[in-house]
Order: sequence, then C-alpha cells, then structure tokens
Amino acid sequence: MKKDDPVMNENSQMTGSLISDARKLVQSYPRVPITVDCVIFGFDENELKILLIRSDLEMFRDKWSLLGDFAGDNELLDDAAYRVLKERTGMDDVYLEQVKTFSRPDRHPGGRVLTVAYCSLLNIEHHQLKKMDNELHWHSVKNITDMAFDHQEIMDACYAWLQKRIQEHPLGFNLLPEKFSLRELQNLYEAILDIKMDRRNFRKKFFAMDFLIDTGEYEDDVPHRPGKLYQFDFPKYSQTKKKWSGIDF
Amino acid sequence: MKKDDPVMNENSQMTGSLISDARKLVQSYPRVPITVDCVIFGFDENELKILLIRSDLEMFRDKWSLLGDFAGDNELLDDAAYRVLKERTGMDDVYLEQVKTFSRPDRHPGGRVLTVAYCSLLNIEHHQLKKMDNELHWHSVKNITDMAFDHQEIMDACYAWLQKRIQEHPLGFNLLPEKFSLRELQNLYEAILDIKMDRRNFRKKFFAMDFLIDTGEYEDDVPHRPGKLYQFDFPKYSQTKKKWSGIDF
DNA sequence: AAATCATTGTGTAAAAATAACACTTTACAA
DNA sequence: TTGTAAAGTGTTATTTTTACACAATGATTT
Repeated sequence: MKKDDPVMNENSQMTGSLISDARKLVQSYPRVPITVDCVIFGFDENELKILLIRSDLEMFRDKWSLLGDFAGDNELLDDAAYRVLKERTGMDDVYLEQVKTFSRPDRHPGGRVLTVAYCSLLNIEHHQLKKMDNELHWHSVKNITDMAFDHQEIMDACYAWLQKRIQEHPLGFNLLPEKFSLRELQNLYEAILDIKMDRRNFRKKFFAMDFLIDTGEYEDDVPHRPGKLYQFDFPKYSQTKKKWSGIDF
Repeated sequence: MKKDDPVMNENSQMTGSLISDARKLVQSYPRVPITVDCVIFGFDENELKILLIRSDLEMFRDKWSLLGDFAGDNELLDDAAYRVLKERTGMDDVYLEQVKTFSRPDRHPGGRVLTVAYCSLLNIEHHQLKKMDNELHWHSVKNITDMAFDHQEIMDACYAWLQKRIQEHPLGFNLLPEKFSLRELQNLYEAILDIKMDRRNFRKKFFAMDFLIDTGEYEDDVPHRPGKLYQFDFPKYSQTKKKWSGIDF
C-alpha cells in the first residue's frame, strides 16, 4: 500500500501501477473475526434498563455480557445485529442504530475480535423473557458492575450516545408503549438524562413541537386522576425536515 | 450461540454450559478483512476540501478514492488511521475521529471488506503534497463525483457528521492556522454549513463563549484593514465541562 | 496628501425561547 | 364524604437570538 510497508506484496498499491486482480488484493489482507454487540435499552419502573446475559466464557463466569454474536460471512452488520435482537427478544421492528466499533487487540481473551456496538431501544412490555433463557435479565443501568470483556466501556459509550441522541431525535418513544402519558414521557427523559425537569415547561415544549396526537384515551389502573394518552406522530415528523443551526460548545 | 443457529458448533454458547477455551471459540468465527478509510478535510480559498487519491484498482481506473489501508494484525483501528494519515500527509497530531463502519458485502469488488471510516481535519497549509504522490489532490467537497467503491457514501456520512459536530464541538480550529481572524473562522463555518451568517452575531457568539485568546497580532498581507488574530483556548475549554440539556427535534 | 476602497469593529431594539413558579381539577380509595 | 395523589393549566422575568447600519482603519490609488 505504501513504499516502505513491510507487509507489502505484489498486489499492494504502487504509484503508477494499477491492480487488476482485486480479489487477489483482498486476499492479501489480514482477516479479523467480527462480532456485533447490542446494548438493548428498556424502560421499566421509571428506570432505564439494559438487557444482559451471563457470560458463557468460563473466565467471565460471574460477569454479565451484552448480547452479541459473530457476523456471518457476507452478512451486513446491521443484519447481524437485528438477528441477535430477534433471537434474544423475539422482537422484530426494533429500533437499532450503529454506535461505534471497538478494536482493542486484547479486548477478547480468545484473541483479537473486533466488535461493532449497536444501540437498541424497545418497549420492555412487548418483550417476554424466554423461560429457557433464564440467564437473560434486565438490569438497572445505574447498578451495573462486573461486565465481561470491555462491555462496560461499550455500554458507557452507548449510554452517552443515547443521552445526547434523545435530545435531538424522537427515539425515546421506542421505549414506551404506543400510547403514553406525558408523565411517562417526562419520567423517561428524567431517567435517561438523570435530571429533574419542570413539569409545565416539559409539557409546553412537547405540545409546541406539535407531534403528539391526542388519542382521546386516558390512563387506566392508576390510583389517582388518569392522564391523557398520546401517540407520537412519526409520519408528520419525518416530513418535517428540521434545519439545524446553532453553534454551541 | 443460540439453539437454532445453523452454524452452531462445539464452542458455541449454550444455556448452562461454559466455554473454557476462548481461543478455540474465537477461531471458530468467520474472519473478515478490515480497512480504515480517512475522510481528510482541509480548508482553502474559503472552500472545504477533501484529500483524495486516484484509485489503484484497474476497474476504478478514473475514480477517486479515500486514503485507506488494511488494519494490521493486532493494530488498533485508530492507530491504523493515524498511520495512513502520517504516511500520506507526513503530519502527526492530526485531529481524527471514528465515524462509522461500512459492511456491505459487495462494497469492494475483491470480496467482502469491512471498512471503518474516520474523519480527519488538518490545516492544509501545514501539509506539503509529496511530489512522488502526484495522484494525491485536494478536491472541493462540492465538486466531487466519480468516487471508487462506496466512497461517496462514506464521504457523505463524514460530511454530515462534520456539519453536526462542528456546531457542538470546537473542531473547526483544526482546519485553520493556529492564529486566525474572526473572518476566517466565519468563512469556515459558512463553508461547512453552507449557510450565510450575520457577522456581528457571529462575533458576539464567539466572544461570549470566551474561549478566544486575543493574540494582540493582526492579519498581514490583506489589502485592507487587517483583523485581529485569535487563538482558541483549548485548555480552558477542556476544563469547562458544559452541561448539555435541551430537548429539540 | 487626498481620496477611494474593502473590510474591521461595534450596539441596540425587537422577538423568541427558556426558566421559574402555585393553584384548581379530577378520579380513585378509604 | 373526605382525603389523596397526580393532572392540568398561565404568567412573568430572564435569557437568547435575530435583525440591522454606520464609523474607524489601513492599504491602494490618484
């Protein structure tokens, strides 16, 4: 690839000569095992939760692990992450986004494994823990310790990503039921951002955005005055392309 | 890894059994060639530029390519990206950040190659194009067509990333000389965001942030009243941890 | 030396967004 | 019927953002 590269070979790029056999070039590259790891967030009892499984590695015997798997041959990373989600939660159509790739050579005890972290948000109520998977549990994000591999670092990165992202994009709704009260929505933001917000200003803000549809329905099962239930108007939102412009460090 | 996985093997995870040989497990994973690709931005003549090289693949004979290389065995991806930068630009200490990983199986004609995109910002004046690399050129971001591989997509992703990032973090200064005038700074923002800004408000904004150090020096070589030169106070900035909180879709 | 030119540098007022803050209403439970 | 817990609602002060115009400066030209 460059003149002084020790691993240079006949297929490497050289000024002035073109490579005709792309396949041969690619075959000369080192190959690395790739996994995807999903940081699956849920929201329950006013706490942000994350879905973890006990590590299946002897050396991480009592540690918790993100849900992941290797990427299959010719499998898109997004597809691999969806596959993991489907296998573990039984859910389709889950919010999923790539966050960051981690490459520390010593991050896996079995040798170099590169992992691509995904952040996923789902409604915890739609998800039935499989009985067979009794090592699969929801954990309060605040109480997590003892994670396998570099999964703490990955989780931290995804959590920070979520905190930022939720303020600029309407993804939080994926953590709630389709119909939700404003109180639930505010609890969600307060839990994720770990701050308290003024209830009146919070409502004003969301009503002003004008993406909440009043369903006409009310909360049920609450031991006090029930609140109205709303839906987020995703179609309207996606038509409304917002211009972003405001420098602020 | 899961009960119904067709590629399951003796090392796969199974409920209730622990894997003792991590190395063997990892060896069972498919391996993929990994590259890094650097989207190197520069700023010159009030335009945002990107550093490209002619593709060395026969089939992309007349196309432009990002600067990249495969990741070496046990090489951190960040290190690989720094290495590419150093080799191509001769520069150290360049701003660099991972943006996104691209995995389309058909993105490389030589077979599956995963690439991790990095965004890099440098002061174009500090960089001398090597004579030997006469296929290495700065291109105005607005005029780029005919890129090899999926490099247009990668560039677009990095450009969008930059537009967003520059509004929230002080990275733009990496594109300017150490000492710069407010006019240069504004031109930079206007070029990157592709908008016009009010000069007075722009100044007010930056002065209010209070991270600009007045060097006491003035522009030179301008055919009109010279502007003051400023430096960005990175140390002060990094001590000032800003709290981010404002929902806005 | 004077005039011209291009750009720097500066302030204010109106508008919009945000933050602070308290009481009445409602449904359920006792 | 009363008590309780949360829903629902409006105003004011503060801050931030926007819009907008003219005098000062240094270099260049005449």
